[in-house]
Amino acid sequence: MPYDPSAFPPFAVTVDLVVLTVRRHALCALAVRRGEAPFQGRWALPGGFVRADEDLAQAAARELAEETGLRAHEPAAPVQDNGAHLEQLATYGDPERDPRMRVVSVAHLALAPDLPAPRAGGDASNARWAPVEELLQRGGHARDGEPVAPLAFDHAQILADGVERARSKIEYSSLATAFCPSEFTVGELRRVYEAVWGVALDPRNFHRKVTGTPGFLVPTGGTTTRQGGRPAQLFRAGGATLLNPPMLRPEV
Amino acid sequence: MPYDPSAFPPFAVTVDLVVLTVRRHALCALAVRRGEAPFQGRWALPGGFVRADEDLAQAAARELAEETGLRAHEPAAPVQDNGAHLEQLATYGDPERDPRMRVVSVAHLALAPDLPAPRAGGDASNARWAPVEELLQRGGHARDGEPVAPLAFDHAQILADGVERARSKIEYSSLATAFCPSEFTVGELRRVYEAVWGVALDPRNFHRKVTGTPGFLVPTGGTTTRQGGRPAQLFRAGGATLLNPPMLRPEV
DNA sequence: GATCATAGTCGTCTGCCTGACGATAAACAC
DNA sequence: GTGTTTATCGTCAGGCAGACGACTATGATC
Repeated sequence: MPYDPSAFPPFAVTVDLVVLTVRRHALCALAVRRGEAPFQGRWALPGGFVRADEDLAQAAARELAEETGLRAHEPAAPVQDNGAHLEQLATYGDPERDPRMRVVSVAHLALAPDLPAPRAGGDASNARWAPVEELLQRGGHARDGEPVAPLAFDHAQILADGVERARSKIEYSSLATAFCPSEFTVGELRRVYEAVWGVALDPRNFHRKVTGTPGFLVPTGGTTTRQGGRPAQLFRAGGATLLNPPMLRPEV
Repeated sequence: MPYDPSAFPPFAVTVDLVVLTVRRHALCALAVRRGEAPFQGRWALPGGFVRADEDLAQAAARELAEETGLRAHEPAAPVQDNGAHLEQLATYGDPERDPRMRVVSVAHLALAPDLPAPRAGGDASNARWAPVEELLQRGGHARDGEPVAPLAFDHAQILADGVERARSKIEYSSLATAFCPSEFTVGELRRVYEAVWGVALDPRNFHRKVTGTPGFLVPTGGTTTRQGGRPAQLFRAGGATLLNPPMLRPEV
């Protein structure tokens, strides 16, 4: 296989973002409305071209900041401030995935706490948080009756892969805290798991598990009643990133 | 963020392969010797450009066949014949990773049973199976005393990521059978785990675990004494792809 | 052929973890 | 105060893994 550096087919390389958050007990993803063909007017994942002098992670962090204002954390750093967790998801390169040209998209997964409001270059009407189940159903209607077209390009597949990554990764890591504000209660963390997995968990067993795992949660000393009921202890994410043994999803 | 389809920086897109196998109780990776600059004469992972009309998985499968003669399995299909498991690993796109031009490499991970002999376009002297620990040590010397240079480009990082993926994935999936021939014994499967993880496992507990997991192993009825000792039952990989509960690596 | 080394297979026991669920505690709404 | 909500602590039984004993069936060696 002789090698000729000048004889390679040129590709466009983009990053697409699966930005997930938990709003009102539902796992939601950030979607932006496309302003041009192809798929004009349809919803898509945010993303854009990788610049000539930019690393893939840098490009993803830049796009994330442009779309949400969020800063990205360093990959291995614990979740501390209001930044988002950002990691590479997978790369999609079907020759037909973009009708205009050959585009390879390096999808990234971002997990963020509930945010005030999305912004897409300042235009809020062209960006929204939508429940992932609504974005993933093929056609059909949202809860408010508005008809929903499938996501543009292969973004439904990318979103599905990102959701599955998030669902599986909170099993064996402390990543679920990325969905929470810097201080949170055990109940709030449990509701994150319930929203991401779409199941109900036993509050008592969940409490035992997360408080019994060394390094997972660090009590701040404060309490809150923002969820109603008896005051709950506030915690911060601890240094542990891996949960061993993992917290397995209920079978079904 | 105005969009101009003609104004994107061109990238070269390649696939690089982390091909792993188990030889003589050691986890080994396929390495090829570079014939040209940069890194001329150094060992590298096999790989090549993605063609203009080719999917990423197709390109990886083609490179795998060119380098080893192996056919790749469909992602979700159980391991049956002597083909290899192939899956996307991660994508590497640092602007400086190739001094000649901007190259984004979509690395893939392949797991194969022990093979007769490597071939690199027919030239066996430029391809070899090397223990991953030898390829990953920075400089230093192989066991035969020959000095070893680090892998070319960022291939040490890619290899390390691929090894870690394999190590973690055999915990919760039946992927370890991809390292075995179509029929194998429990002891042979155990030696795969031991080589990949670099630990010793209790034969009795391992036997109980793998034979007790429904769908993991299917007895063929035959026996073999190719490992010496008492004849062992032969098994084939069952339909189950996920191990639940997983088989966790020993802590140490 | 007896003995030994090797590898495979079946059991036992103990401790840890989880799921199911009872009970109590501390806030707020009325 | 009563009821409602949420948090937190306990109890108990079953499942599973680690440690390890015992037995089996081969080939190798004397």
